[in-house]
Amino acid sequence: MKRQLPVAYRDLLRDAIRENEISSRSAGEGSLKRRKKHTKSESATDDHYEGDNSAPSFSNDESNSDVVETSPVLYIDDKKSLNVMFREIGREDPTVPSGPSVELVSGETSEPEDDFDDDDFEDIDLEGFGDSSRVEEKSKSHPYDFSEETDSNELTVKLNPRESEETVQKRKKSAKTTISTEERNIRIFIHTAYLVCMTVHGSIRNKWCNSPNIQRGLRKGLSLSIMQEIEDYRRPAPPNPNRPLEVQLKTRRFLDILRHLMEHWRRTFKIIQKSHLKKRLWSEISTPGKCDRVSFKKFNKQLLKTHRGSRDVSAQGFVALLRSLGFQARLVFSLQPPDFTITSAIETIESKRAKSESTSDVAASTAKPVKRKPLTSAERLLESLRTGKPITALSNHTSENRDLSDYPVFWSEVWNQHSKKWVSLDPVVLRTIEVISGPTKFEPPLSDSRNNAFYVVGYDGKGGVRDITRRYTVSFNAKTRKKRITRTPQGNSWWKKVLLSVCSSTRRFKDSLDNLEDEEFSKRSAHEGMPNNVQDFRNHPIYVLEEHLRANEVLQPKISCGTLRKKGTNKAVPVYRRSNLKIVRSAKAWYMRGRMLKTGQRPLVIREAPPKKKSNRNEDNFVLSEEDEEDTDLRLYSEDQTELYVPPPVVDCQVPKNAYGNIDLYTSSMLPEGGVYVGSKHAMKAAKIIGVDFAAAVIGFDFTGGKGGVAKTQGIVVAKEYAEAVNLTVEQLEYEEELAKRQRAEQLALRGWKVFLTRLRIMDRLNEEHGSLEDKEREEHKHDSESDNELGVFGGGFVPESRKRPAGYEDSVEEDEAPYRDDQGEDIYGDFAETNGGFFGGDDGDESGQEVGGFMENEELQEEKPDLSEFEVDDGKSPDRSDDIGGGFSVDEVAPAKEEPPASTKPCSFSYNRSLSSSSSDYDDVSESVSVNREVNIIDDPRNYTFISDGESDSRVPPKKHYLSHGRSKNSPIEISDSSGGPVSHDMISSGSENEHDVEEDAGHEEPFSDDGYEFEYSD
DNA sequence: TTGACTCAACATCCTTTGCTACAA
DNA sequence: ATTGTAGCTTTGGATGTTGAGTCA
Repeated sequence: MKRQLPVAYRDLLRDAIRENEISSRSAGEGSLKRRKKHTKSESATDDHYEGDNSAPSFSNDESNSDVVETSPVLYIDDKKSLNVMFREIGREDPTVPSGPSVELVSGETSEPEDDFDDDDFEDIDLEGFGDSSRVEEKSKSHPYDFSEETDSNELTVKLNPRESEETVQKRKKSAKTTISTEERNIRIFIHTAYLVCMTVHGSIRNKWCNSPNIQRGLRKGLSLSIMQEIEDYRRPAPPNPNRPLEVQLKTRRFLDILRHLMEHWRRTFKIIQKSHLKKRLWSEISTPGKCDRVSFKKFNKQLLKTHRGSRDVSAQGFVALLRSLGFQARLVFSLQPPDFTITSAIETIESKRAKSESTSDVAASTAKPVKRKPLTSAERLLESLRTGKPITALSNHTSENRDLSDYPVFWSEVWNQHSKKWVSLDPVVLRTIEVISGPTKFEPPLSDSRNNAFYVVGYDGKGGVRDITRRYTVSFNAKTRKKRITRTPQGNSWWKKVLLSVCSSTRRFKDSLDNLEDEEFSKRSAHEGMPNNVQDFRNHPIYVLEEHLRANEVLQPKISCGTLRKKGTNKAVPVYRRSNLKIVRSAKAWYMRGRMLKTGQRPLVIREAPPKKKSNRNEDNFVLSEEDEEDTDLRLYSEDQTELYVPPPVVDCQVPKNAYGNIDLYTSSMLPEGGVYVGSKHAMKAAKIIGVDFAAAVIGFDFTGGKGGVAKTQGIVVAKEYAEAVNLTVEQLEYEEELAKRQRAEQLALRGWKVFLTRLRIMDRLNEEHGSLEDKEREEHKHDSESDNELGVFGGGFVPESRKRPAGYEDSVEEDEAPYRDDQGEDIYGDFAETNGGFFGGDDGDESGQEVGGFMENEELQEEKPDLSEFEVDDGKSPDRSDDIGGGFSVDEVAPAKEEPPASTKPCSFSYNRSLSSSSSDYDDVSESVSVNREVNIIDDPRNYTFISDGESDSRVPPKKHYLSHGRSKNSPIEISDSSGGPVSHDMISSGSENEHDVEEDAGHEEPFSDDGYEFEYSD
């Protein structure tokens, strides 16, 4: 059964996929095609995104197409790489159904609940609980939900019914607290999908901000005084010997302009209380968000005509305004993906905590703009005096958008060329200008459940995209880093690639501003200092505590760089630099990494070795135990105590081998001098054929066997001198294999045709002998166009007309005296006329027995027809592939026919056995067979092939040897039998009996074939 | 109120060189 | 009698991570 995508994620995924479809429509078909391919090629992990019944219909609704029409050119140059990125995120990453390469949803993608109560906290509360209840409802109605006994929405599947009640209780308890690995992976996937979507979303909005039309319109709205101020500022100052003062002066004027612009913006652009982007809890992912989709047209209208919009649009418009005045302005976007580090299963706890935290923690935090309790008028007055903000604005602010009054998601940065610093501006939410050096107003507290500065991305006017989170976080190393996907190396490189692929082609490389910014960031990192609690030292990139050392880590030199005073205990703990941390391994472990101990090294750590689990391989190991005891210590060394392993070179074309006759090749550096690695699977065979010395390369160990490790070999090492010869031989072997593969495919195709033709002929014959039947049948088929089509499919291109006789067919039929008699001369098909006719009328073990009669009635049978395309992609791993499909001819030589064939041809009869016992367990083992004595001419082909010619068509069949080699497998019913008393295969026997059985019990019988027959043939 | 600590439950890492039966 | 290979089975103990609960 396919795993289902939990209800909670379907909506987001659907959105992502829909976006992708939109993108593919607007940006060409490439990604659609890729998606298909991807889906097909992905492993089982992909399944839960493709749940059959859960698969929503991703039809493009009208509103979307509207967006598409007005959407601007995309920034993404390399959408393919995004697809790849998703896979590269790491093995824990569930593969992605499609690269969400484009995001066109506006930022306003949150819930429809706009009119909340006055109390902020209740709002969140209601939202959380309301949503979770909705999730419950959904999950209960879900067809694959097993959690009926439990009242929460987790999925519980009892695997072992014999489990004791206690364990079940324990399981339940634990299942309630943490999510499964699968769900964790899904969360990571959604997190990354969100990042991609939102990064692209930001780049689209950034591009919109560059629109000359919008910029012109916004500039027009500026007052004359501001324009004059800017002009003054721009006017080149007279040369001043006191330069530092000039910088300060310019900076002051620059900031003044910014302040005035902000005031202007606040006056002119009204924030309508539409929802804006915010972080969503996992329980809310399923909430069908009522999206206020903003097209470019709408964006244009909001900024230039109505001057009303969400605060996100407002911030974007402000960036456009700054750019219109020639400032280097960045659109800053703080992405709000759901937190993938949350692994708690019960979201209500989280939301509860979030609620409580937002009351207390936020208020206690250093950052100022917080959700507050309603202030009294006196307090408000005091507040306004303190902050210098007018009372009206404040009261407006708090009363109107209490829900929104936390932290911005979009804001702007302007480059101050005098002080060489970025100035952060938010005229919308925070209404602040800040040159950030320490803690910042822009960073929400970590406990904020709706907004976190985990991914802050800056989009500049030239299309450059940079991660500037470092500027807006105080404890990046200690806290923020751990919340980002970049906490792992794979995640880090993935995120870099995402950003790079969103960059415009001109901004792929760093410019001088970027370098200055990097310097600023590294300084800020250095100023962050040590964490003040134990938890933050965990996985800290700079500092480490001794108690957090892993088993194979050691501090050397052990010099502390400070102390941590643990809270509560008042104990000072030494803190070390992570750069002093060394990884230690045993000599063997180093060897596995291609390194050898330097001489005279003493172990950094001596540890008691773990008890050998398989020391009792033999009873007589008892003797060795003393030795073992001596050797219980595990000596561990650091990397700088080792050197690169130099294997013994190849001498006289003899490859050095280890005790097992192999050569260890765990790394490429372990290849001996004078040796060449040939990795082909045919390499060993090739070396044997040409008789040169070689050693199989051991590249690792396989532990799946359950008996410790088993060496995994792949390829060989040969002397340099023989490499070319071996490679040539390998090429030849590969060619031969390819050839054989093709031949097999061809052979199967021909078999299919043979059967088809035979059936046609038999049908025609029967129709001729029992004309009434034909009419009846045709009438049936008239109403059954489907089976006609299938006939065509099976025939490899025959249109239904093929039921008519092919040209020249009649003649050949008339030549045959008694073609449908078996060796005993019994007319085995005689009864078919009365039982509606046809060989394959039985329902192939499906036991429905309804479709008795007719040649092509059986649908299952036709599904199992040899499919030529399948052989195109045959990986060659299964040389007995044909046996999986089943079927083959038994070519019986018979007495010469009336007419003497040409010298090189031999007339024979052939018998066809077909087995449907495919490896697929979906079908019961099914066998069918036809024994047809039919005169054909076997022409010996000079290329060692045999042509079977029967008048109308020639079929090329490989020589008997070939058949026999394929008949090896148990499952293969193919065997050669001479009619002159040669061995008769089981299949022949069984096929005969089956046919008799058919004849006797065919009409409407539920079991057209005897079970005994199957067992006889296929029982293992 | 926060953070240190413990416990429980998983998840993940590290392990590091067949055996037997059967067909050709 | 010899040789080649398909099929077997899917470790398991130590270490690491996380959340819940308790306490100072």
